[in-house]
Amino acid sequence: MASSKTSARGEAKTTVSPGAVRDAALTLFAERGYHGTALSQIADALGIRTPSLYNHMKAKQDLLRDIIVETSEQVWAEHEQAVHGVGDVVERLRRTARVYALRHATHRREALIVNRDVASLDEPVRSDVLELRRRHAHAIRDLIEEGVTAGRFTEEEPTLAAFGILEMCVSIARWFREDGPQSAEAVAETYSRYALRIAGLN
Amino acid sequence: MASSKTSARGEAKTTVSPGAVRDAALTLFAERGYHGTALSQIADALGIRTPSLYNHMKAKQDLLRDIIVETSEQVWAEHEQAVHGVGDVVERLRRTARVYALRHATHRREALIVNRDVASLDEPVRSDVLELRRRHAHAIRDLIEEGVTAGRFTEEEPTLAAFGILEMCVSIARWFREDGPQSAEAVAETYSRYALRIAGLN
DNA sequence: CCTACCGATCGGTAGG
DNA sequence: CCTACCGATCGGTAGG
Repeated sequence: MASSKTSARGEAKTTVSPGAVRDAALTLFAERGYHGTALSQIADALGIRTPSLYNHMKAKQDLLRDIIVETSEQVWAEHEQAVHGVGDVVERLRRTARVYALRHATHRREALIVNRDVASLDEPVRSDVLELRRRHAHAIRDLIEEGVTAGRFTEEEPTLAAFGILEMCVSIARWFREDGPQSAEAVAETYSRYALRIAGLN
Repeated sequence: MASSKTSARGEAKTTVSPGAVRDAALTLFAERGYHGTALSQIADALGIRTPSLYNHMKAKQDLLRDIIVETSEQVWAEHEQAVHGVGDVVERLRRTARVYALRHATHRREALIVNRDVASLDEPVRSDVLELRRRHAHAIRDLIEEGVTAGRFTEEEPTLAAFGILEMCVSIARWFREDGPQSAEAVAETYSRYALRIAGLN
C-alpha cells in the first residue's frame, strides 16, 4: 500500500501505485478532511510531484468517492453477514453492534472520512451512501422493535435507540488507539454490551 | 442575528452586524465544513461583497475560533452548573448526560462545527479546546467510578462507557430535526436514560 | 515519472 | 459599504 521505497522527500526510487495514493489520501483526508487536504500534500507524502498523481487516479473527487463508497458497501455487507442465519433477536443485535464497533476500531481512517466528508461527495453518489446508512439505522430499529415484541427488549423509542447505538459505535474511530490498553475486539465486545443495554435487554 | 433587511442578492438595505456574520458562518461551516466554506459564500448569504466582511471580523480563522471556544466553554459551564450541589451520583450522571444531550439538540450547528473542525483550529487554541473536552470525559468517567464504588452502577470499563455516553449525545446534532416527532427535551430525557443504562444502573 | 503552465479561486488589503 | 487588486495556491492539463 505504500510507495515502493521510503516515502516523502523524493529520495530513492519512488514508484507509486494506485493503492499507495489511496493510502496516503486515507491518512490525510482523515487528519485534515477532504477540503483541508491539497493534492500537493498527498504528492509530498508519496515523494512525487502533484501532476504525477494523475497516473494513478482521475480526479481528487474520485479518491473520496472510492473510499466512501467501498467502505459503506463493506459495512453493509458485514452487517448482513453478521446476522445471516441467526435466529435469536438479542444475538442479532449483539452481532450487529459488535461488527460495526469492530470495524470502527480497525478502520479508523475510513470511518472518519465517511462521517466527516460524505457531504463533500458529488451527487448522485452522496444520496446513495446516505441511503445505505439509513438502511443500517432502520435495520437496527427493526431489530429492537422485534425484540420488544418478543419481550426481550424494553426500549420504547427504537428509532432513537438505533441512532444512539450506531453513533456510539462510530465514535470509536475518534478515540481508539491501536497501542492503547484495550484491543479492538475487547472494545467491540464492550460496546455491543452497551448496545443491548440501550435496547433495554431484559 | 440576520442582516437588517432580507439576506442574499443584495437587494434593499443590507446592513450587517458581527452577529449576522457569525450566524451565516455557523450555518455554512456546519453544512460544508470550515475548509469547504469560502468567505465569498458567507458574503453572498449576507448580500454583501467579500471585503465588506472585514468590517465585522478580523480573519476567517477568528470566526472558527470564536464559535468553537465559546461553545466549548459554555458546554463545560453547563455541566458544572448541572451537577452543582447534587448529592446523588446517579442523579449527577443523569443531569450530566441530559444537559449535554439537550445542548446538542438545541445548538446543532455549533456542535457539528466543534466536532468536525476542531482540527482546523490554530494552536494553541486547539489544544485548549481538546483539554476541555478531555476534562468532560474524565468527569463522566469519575462519576461512573464513584457510582460503581457506591454500588449504584455496575459498569467495569468507566473510560469506555464515558466516551460512549459523550459521543452518543454528540451524535444527536447529526440527526435531530426541530420539526421532527420528538422535542429536544424529550430526546435529552431519553438519551440520559441510555447513559444510565450504559453505566450499568442497578 | 517530470517540467511548464493553465484559469479559477482563495483569504486578505488598499483606499475611498 | 464598495471597487480594484494582491500573491498564493488550488485542481488539473500538455507534452514529453
